[in-house]
Amino acid sequence: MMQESGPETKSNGSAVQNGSSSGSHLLECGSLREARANGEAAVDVAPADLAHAQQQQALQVARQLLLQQQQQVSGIKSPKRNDKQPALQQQQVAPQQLAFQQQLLQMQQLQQQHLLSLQRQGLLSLPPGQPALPLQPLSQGMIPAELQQLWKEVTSAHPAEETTGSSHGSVDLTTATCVPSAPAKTSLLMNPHASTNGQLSVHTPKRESVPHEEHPHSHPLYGHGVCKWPGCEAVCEDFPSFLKHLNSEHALDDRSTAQCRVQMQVVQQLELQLAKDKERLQAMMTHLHVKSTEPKAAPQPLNLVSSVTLSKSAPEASPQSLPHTPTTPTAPLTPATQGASVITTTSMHTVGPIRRRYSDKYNVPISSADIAQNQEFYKNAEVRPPFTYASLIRQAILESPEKQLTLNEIYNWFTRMFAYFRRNAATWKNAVRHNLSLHKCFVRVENVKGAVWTVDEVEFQKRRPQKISGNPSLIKNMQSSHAYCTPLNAALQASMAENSIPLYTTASLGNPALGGLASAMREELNGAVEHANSTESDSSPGRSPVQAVHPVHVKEEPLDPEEAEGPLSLVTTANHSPEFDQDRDYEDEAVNEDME
DNA sequence: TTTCCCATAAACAATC
DNA sequence: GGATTGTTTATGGGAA
Repeated sequence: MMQESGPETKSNGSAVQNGSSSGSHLLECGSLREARANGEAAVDVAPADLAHAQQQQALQVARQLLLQQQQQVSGIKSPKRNDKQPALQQQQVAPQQLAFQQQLLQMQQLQQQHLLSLQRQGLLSLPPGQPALPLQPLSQGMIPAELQQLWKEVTSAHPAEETTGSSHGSVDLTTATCVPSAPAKTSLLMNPHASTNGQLSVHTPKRESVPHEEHPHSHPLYGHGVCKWPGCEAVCEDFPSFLKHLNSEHALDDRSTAQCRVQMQVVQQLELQLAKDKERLQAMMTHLHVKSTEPKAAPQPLNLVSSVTLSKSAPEASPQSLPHTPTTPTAPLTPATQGASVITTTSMHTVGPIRRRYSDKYNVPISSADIAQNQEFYKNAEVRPPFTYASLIRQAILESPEKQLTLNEIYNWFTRMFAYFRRNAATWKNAVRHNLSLHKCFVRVENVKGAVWTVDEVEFQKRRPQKISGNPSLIKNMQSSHAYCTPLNAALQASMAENSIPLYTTASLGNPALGGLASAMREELNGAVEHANSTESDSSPGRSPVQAVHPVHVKEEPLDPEEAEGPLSLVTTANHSPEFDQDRDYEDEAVNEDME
């Protein structure tokens, strides 16, 4: 995790710098937010601001829709209306009614746009392959073909107004929106319901009744005992009641027609936004993929996945197949934005031993957030977690009630928490043992039942600051990692929450163990940053907070070759501290048997 | 190019 | 004797 976060953070850092000369992350976020609000396709968007940017963008779209609507009523639409004016007059559609309809439309639009903004935010973090949960009900309730059919029916019900034919009505529907007609048509074509309904729909009564009879519980306008008609939400005890309500309250009248029109706009807007987001996602994936395939491939989640997929038969066969550096910043996003592809690819292919480089210096902060937020993801997806073995082992031990685990229990934790470690047991188990022995932060304690492993937090906390102090560049990395980690997590949580997607962080609220893990990792992160800051401000390595707290660094092993190197051996040793060494072993044999 | 760090592999010994 | 556990060393590779 920590290691992967390094590249990610790094990547983000460069992106920020590209986007803003100020170098301030906050400023960057602000500029990005503005960019998004202006409808610009900001590639280097700080994840933390995605939600807000989306909201603002949605609001702006809503304003545009309102404006458009007004123009339609007064201007754009007027020509058509003027053409039909006599007919309208014949129908005795009073101006007051038109005004009322306008107001109704505006209200509906506001309402729908508000929903749209919420929906769109949710779409951002949803994998392309997975249906947008929040959007699903909405899309189900907005079947363009049905609406068009309804419109036809409405228009046909008013022959006087429909002198231009039903097609005119259709055109009016599509052109009435602020978006080009093309998207509307596209949306109709893309919508599976549209084609289906288009084939079925001939008469309104049938269209309404047939679905009910065939799928009494799947009517797009009825769900959870509530009428899903936009803006209605009337409670209907049962389906017959709903039908009654539908026929009585949502009959073919001007109001329903206007609502249908609004709904059409909403659908079009959603599809338009979806198309944009898809394009953006594609660009992101392309960008990441290209990056990963480069000689110095920066570890990316996608790359990691692809490598996992390809690496089994020929590990390290090619740079593409071997993303040595899993990305961290994107890692948290992976489950949300790319989870589908990742999970799919990983689940469809066997995972083989992969050599990856995990920069602990980078990954410490990220790993904390990652391990917490992507818990479910790593449980199910055979994606190698971007955490070092040391971090994982420590986490496993800290999660245990007694803060101590046997080796076998650590094994079980690995396999339980990470699908990736359900394979190649020999390899990663060897790495676990190697790390336990190598890192001083892992203390073996003889127990009645045998030997258990505990975590020496002092040692664990010790190494990072020293490590950072030893390398000033790491300080920046740590800080940048932390800076990006926070907004990223916030954005993820926001988007995930809106999509009702259980995040590990949210789940941790009710899960002490998970919460403890997250908090422990964050604590680690905070500590690292603190040390980094203090070290940065204080050039004296010997005065680092850690050392101040633990003046006697000369650990339990004065004869340790690493520590016997001289006055600077402390720093050097810490930098090389085995505590961070993490090995991963992979065995071709099935690991599932080893699980619990 | 050097150095640091990590992952991986493997040998070996002790213990179960 | 085999499996597990624990320690240690060597090697390769990425990144700064």
